[in-house]
Amino acid sequence: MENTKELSPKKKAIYEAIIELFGQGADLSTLTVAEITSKAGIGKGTAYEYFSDKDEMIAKAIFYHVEQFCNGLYEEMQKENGLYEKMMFTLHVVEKEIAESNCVFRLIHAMTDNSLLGKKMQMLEETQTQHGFILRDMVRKLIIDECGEDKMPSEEKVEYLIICLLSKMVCYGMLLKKTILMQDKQRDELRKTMCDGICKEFYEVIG
Amino acid sequence: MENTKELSPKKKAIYEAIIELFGQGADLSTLTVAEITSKAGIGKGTAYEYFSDKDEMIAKAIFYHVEQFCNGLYEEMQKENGLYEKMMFTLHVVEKEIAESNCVFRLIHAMTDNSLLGKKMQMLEETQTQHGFILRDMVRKLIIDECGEDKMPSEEKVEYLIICLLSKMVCYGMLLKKTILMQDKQRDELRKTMCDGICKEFYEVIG
Amino acid sequence: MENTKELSPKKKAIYEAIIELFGQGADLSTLTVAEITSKAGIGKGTAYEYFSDKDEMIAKAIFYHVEQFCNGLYEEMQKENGLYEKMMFTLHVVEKEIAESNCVFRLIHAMTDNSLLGKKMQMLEETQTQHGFILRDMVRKLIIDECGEDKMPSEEKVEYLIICLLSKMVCYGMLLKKTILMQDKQRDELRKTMCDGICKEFYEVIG
Amino acid sequence: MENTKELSPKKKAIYEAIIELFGQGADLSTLTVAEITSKAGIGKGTAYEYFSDKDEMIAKAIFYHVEQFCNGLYEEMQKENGLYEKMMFTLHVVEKEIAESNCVFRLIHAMTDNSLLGKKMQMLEETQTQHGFILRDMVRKLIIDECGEDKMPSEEKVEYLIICLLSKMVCYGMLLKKTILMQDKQRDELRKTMCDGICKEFYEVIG
DNA sequence: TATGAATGAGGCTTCATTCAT
DNA sequence: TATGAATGAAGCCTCATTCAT
Repeated sequence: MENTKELSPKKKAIYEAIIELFGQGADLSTLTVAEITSKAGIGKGTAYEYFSDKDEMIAKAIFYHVEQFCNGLYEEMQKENGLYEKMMFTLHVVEKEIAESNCVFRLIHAMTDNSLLGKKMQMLEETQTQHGFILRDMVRKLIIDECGEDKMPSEEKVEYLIICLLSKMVCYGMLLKKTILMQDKQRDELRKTMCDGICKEFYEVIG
Repeated sequence: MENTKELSPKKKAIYEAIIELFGQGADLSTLTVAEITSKAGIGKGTAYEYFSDKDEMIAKAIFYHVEQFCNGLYEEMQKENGLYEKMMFTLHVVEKEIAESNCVFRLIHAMTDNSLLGKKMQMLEETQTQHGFILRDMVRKLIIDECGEDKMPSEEKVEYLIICLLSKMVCYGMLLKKTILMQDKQRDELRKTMCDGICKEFYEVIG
Repeated sequence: MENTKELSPKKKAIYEAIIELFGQGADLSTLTVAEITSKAGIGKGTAYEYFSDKDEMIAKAIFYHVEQFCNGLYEEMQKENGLYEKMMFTLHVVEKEIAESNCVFRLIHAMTDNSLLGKKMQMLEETQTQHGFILRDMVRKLIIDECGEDKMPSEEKVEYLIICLLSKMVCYGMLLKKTILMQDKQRDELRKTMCDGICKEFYEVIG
Repeated sequence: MENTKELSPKKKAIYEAIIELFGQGADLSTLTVAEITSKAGIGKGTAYEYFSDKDEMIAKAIFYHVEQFCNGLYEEMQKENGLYEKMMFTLHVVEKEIAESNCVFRLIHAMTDNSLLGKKMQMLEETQTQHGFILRDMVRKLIIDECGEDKMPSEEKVEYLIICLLSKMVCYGMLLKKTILMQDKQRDELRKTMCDGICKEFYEVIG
């Protein structure tokens, strides 16, 4: 993906417009170019100077946003010590997101989806070979950090762990949605349970 | 949802056409009425004798299919003894599905989605209150069967378990996708690992 | 037009359904066969046993209704003595109609229209040569009655009078619409003014 | 209504296309967008850049045309002296219109109609409060001109006169339709009779 | 480079009419 | 004779994309 620093202002405006609309609850598959460019404050034709079609705009915008989000999350996470604390922090972020706009959670969903977003995902899978699947990448770094570079488990185990951690986070999100009104105390309890579960699974796998 | 036995032939034709198209990789959000009715072998107008609009056709078709699938899976599962065997059987089915058309997996995704399918899901959530969310329902029954009615864990634990089991299945599906070409032996190994993990988690939670 | 006594029950049901729907404010040009037959309590196909198409149903229904209305009005009018009293009575009926559903007024409009109802009017003009324009016919009889058969004015004068009387009635209807809320006393005054005007014009023409 | 001078060329093309089609005998309620835009020489989608839907196109086109027609008629009429001459002139124009395309007469009908044109009329009635019902407005000006501003009759009388004059004109149009083939001499006679009748009524009312 | 007016393919939906029962 | 399920032509409208300015 292009370097953020070199991102042209028009491209950035388009990305941010899409993310904003998405955050406001818009369905990615019914988003229109008119909405996007209008929100971005540019002409409709201009968008086509930077992207070949609508799908590319949306897919790249998603990618850009997830990248931003993951980078930020990873950086913040570094301030925490140990997997447990890091996961606690992550779940806090997930929780806030869901409470606010459910946006990142829906993004994860969109990116996990291998068929609904059609062409958009094809493009993502293409770029994936270049840069890695940004979300998985972050989790992978998390795992490596925890193990230390000298004690790296086999690639298969890493792959398995990535999926397990991701599915646990999704799991937490789903539970939150189900019990959206539950009290702070209960939520604290649940968060701890989740992190315990995640850590237990992690240490069992890496032995 | 309507009784399957009383399903009119035209409705059934429409449901099956949608599922077939979906199975062939069609994107639910870009499916056209023309495609559906053509595949169903009926006139375009006929579809509107049975459904009020396109979204209703698709949502009910999905629901119908998941219902059919879950009923069938649950029934078959009863022939197996114990959670481990049942999960092994389930993972086999998941595996076959993914190898074939990825269809049920995508259905789970579609049904889990809380925003992309828009109105369709609103309708599903409405019926959910009447019949239970078919997929969760099946998992719930599975849990109850395993515990025995006299040893039922608290509702919170059941809720947590449902999510954990579902997330493990999704987890398995994702791993398979990543390693789609891996050999039978490895796949057998992975399946066992997953089932072990599921059972371990299960018994830890219900104590 | 067919003799009312020989009108088949199905035909009558269709006529009455259309008139009822029209009375409820339906737009004749957007009325559907489904609505009509449903209201008439018969099958959709049955309507096509009696009429060649939808337009024929509507045109004949209008014709039938106007015929009924005019016959009834003319009969009732005979109980009154002299043009002035007859016109007073007629305006009372017009007034009631407008207050209730505006239906007959709209029918007059529909029948006067030479282009909006398209084919329907072509059919009416066709029958017109056989039976006379039912509304004009009634006014013509009114004029003849008033003059006495021995003192009949020239055909041209009759023609002119017909139009003048009709235009005065329409005029009264329009005024009522404009002043829909005016008090009974004012309305009585207006009615008298109108009748005076009609009579004055009438006697001036026939000399 | 928008200022004629500022009317965009596309809007004007659409208005003129509709009026032309109407003049050719098309039924307003069955006019299609495809016909309109094709006649206007623009793309179908373009029409929707300027109007929110088909009904708006037609209603505004009618309004535009009546406005143009009334403005022109009133201006020409000013060259004539006195009510009688003005009415003679007007009837001449009406006559020509009916002989040519019957267009304005049908427009009057369409604008008088309070139910058939549905939404279109709602829009017209809305603008009516801003600009006055263009046709009535013209007649009103005619009346004021004739009385002189210092001798204005009561508003009620003006209202009554407007309706009377309009209904007489309609009356004349109807007579022409009935006797479309009558000779020039007869028509001249009738026109005079009508104008006499109109003037007599006028002076009786204003006293 | 930036624009947005113009386009037209294509989608959804309605409904008059037919025809097998 | 009566029916109403089935049909598909046809209409309205949207919106991704282009291109002249």
